[in-house]
Amino acid sequence: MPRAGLSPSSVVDAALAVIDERGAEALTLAAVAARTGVAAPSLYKHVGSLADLRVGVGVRIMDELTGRLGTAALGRSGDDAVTALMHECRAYVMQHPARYAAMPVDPLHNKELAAAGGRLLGVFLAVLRGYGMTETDAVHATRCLRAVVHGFATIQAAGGFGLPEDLDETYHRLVAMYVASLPRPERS
Amino acid sequence: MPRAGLSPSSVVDAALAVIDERGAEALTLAAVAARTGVAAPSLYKHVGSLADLRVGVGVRIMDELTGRLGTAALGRSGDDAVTALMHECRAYVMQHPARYAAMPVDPLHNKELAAAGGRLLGVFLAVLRGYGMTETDAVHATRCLRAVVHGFATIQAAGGFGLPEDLDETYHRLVAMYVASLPRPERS
DNA sequence: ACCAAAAGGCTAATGTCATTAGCCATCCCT
DNA sequence: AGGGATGGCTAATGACATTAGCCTTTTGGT
Repeated sequence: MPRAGLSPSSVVDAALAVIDERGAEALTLAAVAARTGVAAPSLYKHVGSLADLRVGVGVRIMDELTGRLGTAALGRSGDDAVTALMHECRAYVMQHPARYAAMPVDPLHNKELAAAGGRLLGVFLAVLRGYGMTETDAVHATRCLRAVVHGFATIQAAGGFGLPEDLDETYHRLVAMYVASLPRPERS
Repeated sequence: MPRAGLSPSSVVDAALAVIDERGAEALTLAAVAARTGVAAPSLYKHVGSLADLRVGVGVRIMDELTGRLGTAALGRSGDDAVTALMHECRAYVMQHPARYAAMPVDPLHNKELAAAGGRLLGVFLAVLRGYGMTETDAVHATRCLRAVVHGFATIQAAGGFGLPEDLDETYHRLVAMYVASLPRPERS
């Protein structure tokens, strides 16, 4: 009975692989167990439950996205930064559609997910801060941004749009619409 | 062994009741069977499978929404009509959050769902037609509208926003942002 | 090096669910 | 009355999550 060398983190790795290969709904302890070469109950030594694993996966995905967004926004500000963030979001979704679909929509119901969501939100808030909005306006602007990006991403990740050829154009218009709704950024 | 008087439609009714009471994830043949006072396998006399039932539920929900939107848009045109549609969408989601969550995001993968989706889309297209856009522009505008409404609705239905008190305000801003992105409607 | 305990695997068992097969009662039409 | 369609039922199967209890490997302290 040699050890498989698993850890909570490597189980999440395997879960992500399952999601990437077979879709978000295919995430099952049995599938992860098969992929890690272990019996299903053994996974309970590393994760509390399937729901738990989903949380871990969600955190991992959100943090991955947060990292990419941070990089994308580096050295930019104002409309430029907002545009970069929105396009990076879409790039992520196109690259990992199943991961995006696996992201929980209700991160607030779990402490770890809420924390990861907060980190993600932080990137957006940091960029919007440059517009010199009031706190209230920034909250509304962030929510709108989230709705726009999430709506488009969800529909696209699920293959909910028909003609896929000019989706880029649609997204550009969506980004332009959002950017146009922001106040002109403060000039230094 | 008295008859229960079920029909495909009444099974969908029961499914909607389950969804309303216990959430979209709680839709299970066992739950529907319990609610209709019938053994689970008996449901197969009326629906082909759980996936089938989900399709029926999705169609019902989309058509219900389509009906409400049609009514909301009656006698209106241009920005007024778009605003009314968007607010009616949100009103529906607030009234039946679980139903909205039960709506499939990928209606294209099924003929019946695609048809219902087409009917829903028709209402939006009809309203946008008044703006005298090219066909291409109308497609982009519809997609953007869908992304905006769906994004907000999804997040709200899942309880994904924090402070719920000024969500109305956020949505108003979102609607205003969208309306502002449309060309000025043609005057008669 | 030793040894106890912690850690990580395993098999067996349970419960929930969808789904299929095969049986029987009820209903409707003639 | 009677025969087929219709709609229920029970029993069985198979996927899955989860729990319990066992056994081996690893590891930390001496």
